[in-house]
Amino acid sequence: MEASLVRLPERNTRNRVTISHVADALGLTKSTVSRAMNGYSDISEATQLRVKRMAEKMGYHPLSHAQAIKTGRTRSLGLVLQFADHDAQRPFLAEFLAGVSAGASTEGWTLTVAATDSHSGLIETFRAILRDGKADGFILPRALCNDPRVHLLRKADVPFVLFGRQDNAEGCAWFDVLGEEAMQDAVRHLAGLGHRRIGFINGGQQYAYAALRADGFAEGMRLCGLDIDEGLIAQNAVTLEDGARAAAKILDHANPPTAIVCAVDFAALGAYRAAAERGLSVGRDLSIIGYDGIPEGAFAQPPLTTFAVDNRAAGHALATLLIRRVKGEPLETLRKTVPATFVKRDSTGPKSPERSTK
Amino acid sequence: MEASLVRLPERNTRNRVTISHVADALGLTKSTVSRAMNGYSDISEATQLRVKRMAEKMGYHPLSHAQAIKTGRTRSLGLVLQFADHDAQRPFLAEFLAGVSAGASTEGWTLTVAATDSHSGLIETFRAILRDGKADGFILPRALCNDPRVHLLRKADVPFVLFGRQDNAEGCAWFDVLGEEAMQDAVRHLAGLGHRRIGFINGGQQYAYAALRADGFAEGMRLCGLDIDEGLIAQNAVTLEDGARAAAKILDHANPPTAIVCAVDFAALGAYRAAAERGLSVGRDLSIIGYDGIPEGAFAQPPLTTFAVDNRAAGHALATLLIRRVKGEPLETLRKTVPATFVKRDSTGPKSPERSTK
DNA sequence: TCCCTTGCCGAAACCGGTTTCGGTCCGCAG
DNA sequence: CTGCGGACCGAAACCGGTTTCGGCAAGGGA
Repeated sequence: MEASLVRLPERNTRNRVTISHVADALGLTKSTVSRAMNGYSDISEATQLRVKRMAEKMGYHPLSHAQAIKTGRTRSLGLVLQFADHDAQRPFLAEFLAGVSAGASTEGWTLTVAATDSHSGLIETFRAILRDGKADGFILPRALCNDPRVHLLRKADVPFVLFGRQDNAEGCAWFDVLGEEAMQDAVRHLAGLGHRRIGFINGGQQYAYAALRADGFAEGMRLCGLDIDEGLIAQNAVTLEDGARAAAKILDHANPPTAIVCAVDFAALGAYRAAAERGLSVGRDLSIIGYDGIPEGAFAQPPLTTFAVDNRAAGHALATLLIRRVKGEPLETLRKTVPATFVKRDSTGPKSPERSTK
Repeated sequence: MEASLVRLPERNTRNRVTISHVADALGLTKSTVSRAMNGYSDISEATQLRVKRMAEKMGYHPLSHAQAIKTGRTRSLGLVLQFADHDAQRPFLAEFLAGVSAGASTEGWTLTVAATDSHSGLIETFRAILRDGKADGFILPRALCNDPRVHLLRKADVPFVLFGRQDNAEGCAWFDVLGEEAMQDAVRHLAGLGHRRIGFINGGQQYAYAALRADGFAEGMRLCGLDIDEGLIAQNAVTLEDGARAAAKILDHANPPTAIVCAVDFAALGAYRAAAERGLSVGRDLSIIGYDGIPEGAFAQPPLTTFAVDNRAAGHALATLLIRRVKGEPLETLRKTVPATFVKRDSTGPKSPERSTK
């Protein structure tokens, strides 16, 4: 009769209001109350109202895991974090989490998060959560080009939403910020300041956003009638160090640019360093423009002109989208994009005439 | 018969291995299998082994929410984050979360997190999670002096563990880093370098750690036979700006110190700024020592001498402790402390003779 | 030999919901 | 007046576990 450990006290009988209590109070049966609460049409409007009022009054909240045993759903969103990535994820995380959790809780849902280091553990983590029914769907941050998580969930027929887009949109709902539009506007902004030789430092190519932002940059150049010099383009810069290296390469070009567009703020800050090492004053000799809106950008010298992304809003939107997805709304209505917001600070300025004579 | 939305497909019948399957395969009943899995002593050793083997072989994993309906427990840890706080929480968060989630998942538990902005929403969030039975216990990061969360959970008789200690230890399990020991060692380190006038910038007084670290500093001064000048002590510095202000006050003292101990790294970096504004070279004219081990410290000029806290390990430990707490282990065995690790870098150096003549 | 433990397991109730299947009442056409 | 189809709700099964209670057989003491 004894378990190996101490016998645990019952916790569920803690004077909880159950569906039976509500039913008794109204002289109805559990089944009627259940269907009324769930809005079934075979319960009259009048009864539905009566039931919902009484439930409210008595403080009845259906136990999600009691429902889950039959429905298989527990009203919780899954979020699997990967920490093997570069540090860029850190400032991002807090805001994002706040948004997701806020979005979930306003709908009465909760968030279960898991983290993995290893790349292999990733899929295993998803499987474990699904096996235990701990999440009804997943939010996938940082969409990759050919995302293994998408393959897994698509095959398992589990709802998910991406932060970022996906070429093969089958089964994909998403929320994304229009990085391509931002890159295009960045070029326009610089061209408007008189810059004609403009470099581009892209982010990690494994990410879905990289190709988009590259396209945006190219489109901007085309619209402004500017030529793209492949020597002024770098890839895969996601950290400050990456950015410094990439900018160094670009600035050491025989015919260097007077401005650089960066797909990632950290890379932009790295470009600051490369500029300093070459005696270039950012904002005067060299204009730099970033993307992300990390707090460090505002404190940099000079403050970084950038396109800010509201990660909290993104998290909120993703939570809402996923909930609607789990509820069965059609995919087409669950794809949203918003523009980044341009933040003009002091790292971009008119092309300096001295350097142009070079 | 129709729900308001689209009828959702059943998900639970997805060829899941249930306890009945295992029972049938062994010619036993559900109840026997259940008790065998849970290690009840009224099931023979032999049968327990048979059952567990078969469960393993068939891939049987009990559904936590099916268990929960009777036991009230779902094998999940709760974590409620507050974002109204200062930004200092950010670098902390990712590592901590990784640790908690790793600790939970190695035990087969999961983590449900929620976030609140408002101070009032905090308690409400706890209540909602408890009401829905979404967590069996809570991890409380950043213990406050008279923590309202502790009051709530103590009264509700819900298990919890603190990151930080608590004066009234009733019902409290915790994990903490010995900040007082670090402060004491900081003074010793500086005294060993010849410093005799040492300032102290403390962190937020609402936090439980503040008093401890202040004590540690005082004890260190006493042990080294140094006098404490109240004019060289400041409180409530948790951000860089706070630290700059506090350090300014201390450095503008008629008889300024040659070294400052900071209870928080951010404050230490603020002290850098104040020092620079007064033409003092950190590490030569003024020694500064911090606590936390934030990444920014390593990149500061000069790199910051500090006491590093392993937040990932802390998260891991807290998860493990909470699980044991929920399982019913006695409180006394669930209080752990570890020392911070001293990281000697370049912001501390021997007392410069020039300044001492002043 | 008989009775009483003790060890071990089965039968059935139970947890808090959802869902299937009827059954009653009513209005209305035949 | 009868038959019939909705509208609306109750009865009972069910979901996947846990727990209570009791039964049976083996073993030990009197």
